[in-house]
Amino acid sequence: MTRPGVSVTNVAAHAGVSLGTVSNVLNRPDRVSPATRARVLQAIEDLGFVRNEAARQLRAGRSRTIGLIVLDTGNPFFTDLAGGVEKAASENGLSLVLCNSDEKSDREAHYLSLLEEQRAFGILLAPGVELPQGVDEIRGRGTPIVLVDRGSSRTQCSVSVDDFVGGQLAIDHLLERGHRRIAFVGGPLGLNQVADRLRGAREALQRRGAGAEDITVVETEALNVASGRDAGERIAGLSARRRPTAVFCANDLIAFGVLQVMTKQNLTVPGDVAIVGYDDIDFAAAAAVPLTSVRQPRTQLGQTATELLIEEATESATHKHRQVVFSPELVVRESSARKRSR
Amino acid sequence: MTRPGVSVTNVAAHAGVSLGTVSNVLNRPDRVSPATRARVLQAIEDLGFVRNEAARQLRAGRSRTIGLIVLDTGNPFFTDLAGGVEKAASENGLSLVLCNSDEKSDREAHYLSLLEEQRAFGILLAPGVELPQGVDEIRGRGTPIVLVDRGSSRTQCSVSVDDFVGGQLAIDHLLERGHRRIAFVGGPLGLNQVADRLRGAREALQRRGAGAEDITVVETEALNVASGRDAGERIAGLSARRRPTAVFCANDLIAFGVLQVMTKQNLTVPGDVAIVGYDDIDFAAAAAVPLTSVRQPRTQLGQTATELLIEEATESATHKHRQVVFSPELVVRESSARKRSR
DNA sequence: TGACAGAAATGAAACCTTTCATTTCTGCCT
DNA sequence: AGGCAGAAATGAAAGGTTTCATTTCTGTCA
Repeated sequence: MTRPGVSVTNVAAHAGVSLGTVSNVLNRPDRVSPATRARVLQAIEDLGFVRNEAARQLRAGRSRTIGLIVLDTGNPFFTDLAGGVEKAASENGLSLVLCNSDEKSDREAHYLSLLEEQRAFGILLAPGVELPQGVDEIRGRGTPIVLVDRGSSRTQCSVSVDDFVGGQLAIDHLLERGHRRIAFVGGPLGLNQVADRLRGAREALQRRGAGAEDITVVETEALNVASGRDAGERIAGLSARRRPTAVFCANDLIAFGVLQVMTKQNLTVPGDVAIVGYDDIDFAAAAAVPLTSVRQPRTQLGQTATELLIEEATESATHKHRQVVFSPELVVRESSARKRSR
Repeated sequence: MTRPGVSVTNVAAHAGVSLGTVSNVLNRPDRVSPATRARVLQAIEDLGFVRNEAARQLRAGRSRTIGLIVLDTGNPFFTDLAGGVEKAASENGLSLVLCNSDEKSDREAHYLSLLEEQRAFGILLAPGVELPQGVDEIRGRGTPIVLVDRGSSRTQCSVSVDDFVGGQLAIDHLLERGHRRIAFVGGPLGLNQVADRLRGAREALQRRGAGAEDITVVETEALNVASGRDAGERIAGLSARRRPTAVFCANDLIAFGVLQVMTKQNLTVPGDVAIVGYDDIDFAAAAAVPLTSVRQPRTQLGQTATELLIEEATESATHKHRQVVFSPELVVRESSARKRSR
C-alpha cells in the first residue's frame, strides 16, 4: 500500500536533481549525463515510481488511445477487424480501446462522448442502423472520426467493402451452379450492409434475365446464429416445390444457424439446399459442411481505417477526407458444391 | 476546429459565475440555484464545452476504467467473459478496456504497466502459462488485480472454474456411454486450464479401474481451430483398431477442428468417433453436429471477478482476498450420442 | 430595523507532468 | 589564466478539474 503516489518531484529529491532532469531521463535520456541518468533511474527503482498517464495527457492535450466502437464483440468479423486496428495502432505507439455498442444507438452515443471526454486520439466507428448525430460536432471539436464498414459522403473518411458487389458475387455463383429458386436471409434490412448485399443480389438476378424467380427475402432480427436458426426453420418448413434450392445469408453467423436447421431436418447441404455466407470468418472453413462465403478483408479494413485516422489526426490542416472501398472475394467451399444431377 | 479547448474557466466567464459553480453544476447540480444552473448549462451548450477526463482523473487520483487482459479476443469464451465484466462494470459506472495478450507474456507485461500508468481502477488478468512477475508490486502500489480463469493462493483474489471436475465430468460421461479408448486433445500442457482438465480426466479413468486404457494425449500448440485440425489429422490417420472411439478436447475451438477433419475423412460423429468439447461457446450448439461440451459460467465468471475487484478497490482496508471457484456443468448433445450397437 | 441561519457562490490550492528559456558547469584553446 | 562553446541541469509556468474553507446573499424572525 504505497498509496501516497510517488511523483517526479519525489524522485528528483531522492536523486538530488531537479524535476526537469527526471523528466529528461524519462523522455530524452540522451540529454542527461550517464552518471545522473543512472542515479535517477535508481531513485525511480527505489521509490517504485510509476508515470501518471493522466498528468501526461493533460499536458499533451491528447491521449494515445484509439477507440473502436463495434456492433458486436461476439462476432468474429469484428474481432478480426479489431486485430487489424490493434496491429496498426501499436506500430504507431497507440493503444486500442474496444467498445461494444451491441447495435444499440444509446450505447453508441455513450461511448462516443466517453471517448471525446477522454480526448481519444481518434475514433473508429462501425455505426448501426443510423449515423448518430453529433459525429460532425465531435470531429469539429478536434477528435477525428473514421467510419468503418460503412461508406460515407465526402465530408468524412470511411473504409468499407463493396457490399453491392458482394451480393452479386454470391448470386452469380449460385446461378452459375444452376440454382433458380434462391432466398436471401438477413436483417434488419435497415442495416446498410444488409440492404446493399440484397440490392446486389437482386441486380445479379435481373441481369440474368428470365429463368430465375425473384429472390425470396427472409428478414431476421439480428445477424447472429439464433436468428439464422429461426429463418432456417421457416425455410425448412416449405414444401419441396416451394423451398429454395439455395440460400444466400447476410453473414456467416446466420448461415450457421440455417445450416444447423437443415442438417437437423435431414435436408442435405448442398444437395437439397446450397448455402452461401458472408464475411468468411474462420469458423466458416471449420464448419462441418465448409461454408462458401464472400470474404471481406477484415484485418486490412481495420489497418487501413487506422492509417486514415492517424493521417487525419496528424495532418489535420492538409487532410482531405477519403473514402476507401475494398472489393469482396468469393471463396467457394462445399456448401455450394455443384449439384450432381437434376 | 474549435481546437483551443474550452475549459470550465471559459464556461464560467461566459456564464458570469465562478468556476467553482460550474463544477458544482457538473457534479452536484442540486447545490446550485435553478437560474444559475440554467445559465451555466446554456454556456456549456454555446461554447461546446466537453469535460476533460484527464484533468478529472489527475485530480481524483484514479480512473473509472477497468482493464481486462485476456489470452485471445477471438475466442468466444473470452468475449462472453468480457460481456459479464462489462455488465457489472457499467452497473457501477465503470468502463472496460479490453486488452489482447495473444498468449504472449511480453504483451501481457506491456498491458499491465500501461494500465498501471493509467491508474486503472483495477485489473482483471487471465494469465498465460506463467504468472507475470510484478503483479504483487502493482497491487502493492495500489492498483487492485484479480485473477480470472485461474485459481490462486491466499495472497490474491481469483475467480475460476474447477477444471479438474470438468475433466472428470467429460470422461465419466464418455465411460458411461461405453467408450474405453479415449484421447485427450489440447495444449500447451503448460497452461493451467489444460493441465487440470487432463488431470481430472485421468482421475476419472483411474477411478473406473480396469477396462479402460490410459488416455492418449495429443498435445497442440494453441487452443484454436487450426490446432484442432492438426490433431484431428493425426487421430484420423490411425487404424480403426488403434483409433480412439472418443476424443475429449480442451476447448470447443479444438473440438471444431477435430470434428471438421473427421467429417472430411468420412468418419461419422458420434458413430466412429464421439467428441466432447469444453467451454460450451454458442457455436457449440450451432455446429452441424451439435457439440457435447463442458459448460463454464462465462458471463458469471466475469461478473463475479468484477465484483471482487470493486470490493478490493473500495474496501482496501478491510478487504480479505477471496478465491471463488465455480463448478462446470456437462451439456450433452449429439456429438456424444449413445452408440447404437457395439 | 437588526441579527441571524441557511443557501448559494467563490476562488485558491492541489493533482503531476512536460516544456523551454535560463543558468550553471566542464573542458578546451589561446 | 581567461575566455568560450557546448553540454548538462534547472525551475517556473501551464494544462483543466475538483475540493473545501470562506465569503456573500436572501429571507425570516424578533
